Amino acid sequence: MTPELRSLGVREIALDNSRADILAAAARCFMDRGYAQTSIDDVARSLGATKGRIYHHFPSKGELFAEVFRAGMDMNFAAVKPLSDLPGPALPRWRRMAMVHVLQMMVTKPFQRAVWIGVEMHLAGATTPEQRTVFNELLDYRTRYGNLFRATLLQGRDEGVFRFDDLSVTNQLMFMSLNSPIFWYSPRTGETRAQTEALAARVVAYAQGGLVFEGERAA
Amino acid sequence: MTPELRSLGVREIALDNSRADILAAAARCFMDRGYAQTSIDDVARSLGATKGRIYHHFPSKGELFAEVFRAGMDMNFAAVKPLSDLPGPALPRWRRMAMVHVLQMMVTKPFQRAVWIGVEMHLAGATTPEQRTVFNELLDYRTRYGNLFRATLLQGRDEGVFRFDDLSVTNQLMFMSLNSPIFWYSPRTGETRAQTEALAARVVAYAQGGLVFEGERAA
DNA sequence: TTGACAACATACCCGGTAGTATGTTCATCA
DNA sequence: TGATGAACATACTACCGGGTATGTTGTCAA
Repeated sequence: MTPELRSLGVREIALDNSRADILAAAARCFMDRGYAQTSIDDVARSLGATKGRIYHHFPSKGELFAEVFRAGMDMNFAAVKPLSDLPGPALPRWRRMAMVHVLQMMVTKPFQRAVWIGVEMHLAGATTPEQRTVFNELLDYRTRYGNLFRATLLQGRDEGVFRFDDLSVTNQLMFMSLNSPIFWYSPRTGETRAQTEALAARVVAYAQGGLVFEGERAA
Repeated sequence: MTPELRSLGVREIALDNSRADILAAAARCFMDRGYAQTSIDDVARSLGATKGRIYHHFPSKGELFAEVFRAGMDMNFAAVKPLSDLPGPALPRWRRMAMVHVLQMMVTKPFQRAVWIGVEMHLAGATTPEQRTVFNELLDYRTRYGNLFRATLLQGRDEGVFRFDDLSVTNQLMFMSLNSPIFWYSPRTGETRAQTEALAARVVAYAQGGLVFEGERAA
């Protein structure tokens, strides 16, 4: 039996748990204070640990952030990709995709905020050209995710359920609506799953309204 | 004639121009790199100057940012407040307010991005309690601006042209749509005023669609 | 003409932070 | 059972950036 195929021992599981804990703590710090304002010591302190632990698992602050970004996008892809592959008319598929996406924004908010911060940082501090390459890869990842929705939007326009002229602008507007919970949503104490979903449904309904509205009639 | 009532001499005008130039340059830097990542030297360098010039006009980095924030909000208030005071049915007034607001987001984008960054920074670095006071005042300013729209939203619901249950959530969704150009809009080379307004109209139409949509029917 | 001050530039200090180098502990395995 | 290395903690360095202290130059007023 090769080492690669052997099942994970307690050692490996503990390692993965430690990594995952660091990622979650880092996501929360990045959400609270932004990238530049967050120090490695901040992340370590929020874990009751020190720098040594962080740098044992991640080579640099930039790489730690990149991993948080990837984790967030991985979760989005895992949730939405299966739905986007389904056949059938555009509108019900779009509604399911949008609903799952919004719920992701709410439930994994720290990671999604980190993704947002990453997109906003396009031309920021990445001094090293290799860091630049990593960053472009992350943005590509994000673009590919966006394309899942673009295809359904186009199909919906063909089917007459969506009305828009400029796909890029519409895509921006739609994502801005669907992503907005990462800025204003905060779970109520003792919030039930049904309440969370009701709120998400409101967001989806708003975005759908923007997509189907005839628009531009004079007031 | 008291000195206060005397008209401005060249000296005073030059002073104001210098301040305005610094504010514009700072807004652009804050937009490009965020607050923490922007150094005073960055702002100075973009003006072909040095720190001395900045600190001659502004006591600190935080105060410089606060002034950029205020300038952005001042422009918004000047543009929208007169419209919000007009009588009559909600929908046409909302459309005019929204249109002017969106155009503000596009034309004064660096300042509006700074306002956004400021809102996002609520619990960040403001160590001094007095800095805290300044910050709360800025957020109040922003809230008062938001209230201009809330009133019209409520009137519109009463008149049956808008449909929503939760005012806060709807307000967040609406502003997220109307503000979104600060993230994706960039003027085309040689863009005419008509083209700019056409784009703004698309944004307004999307937001209006979200406000009038019945929503929540099963797919 | 001169002195006073505004409007900067230059030179410097210092705290915070990314990254490193070096312990220390504990589990695992030969 | 002792050696080895993973998983950290501790101690340290280097640098960047906010803020200050001190020049320097041009303008205006008396």
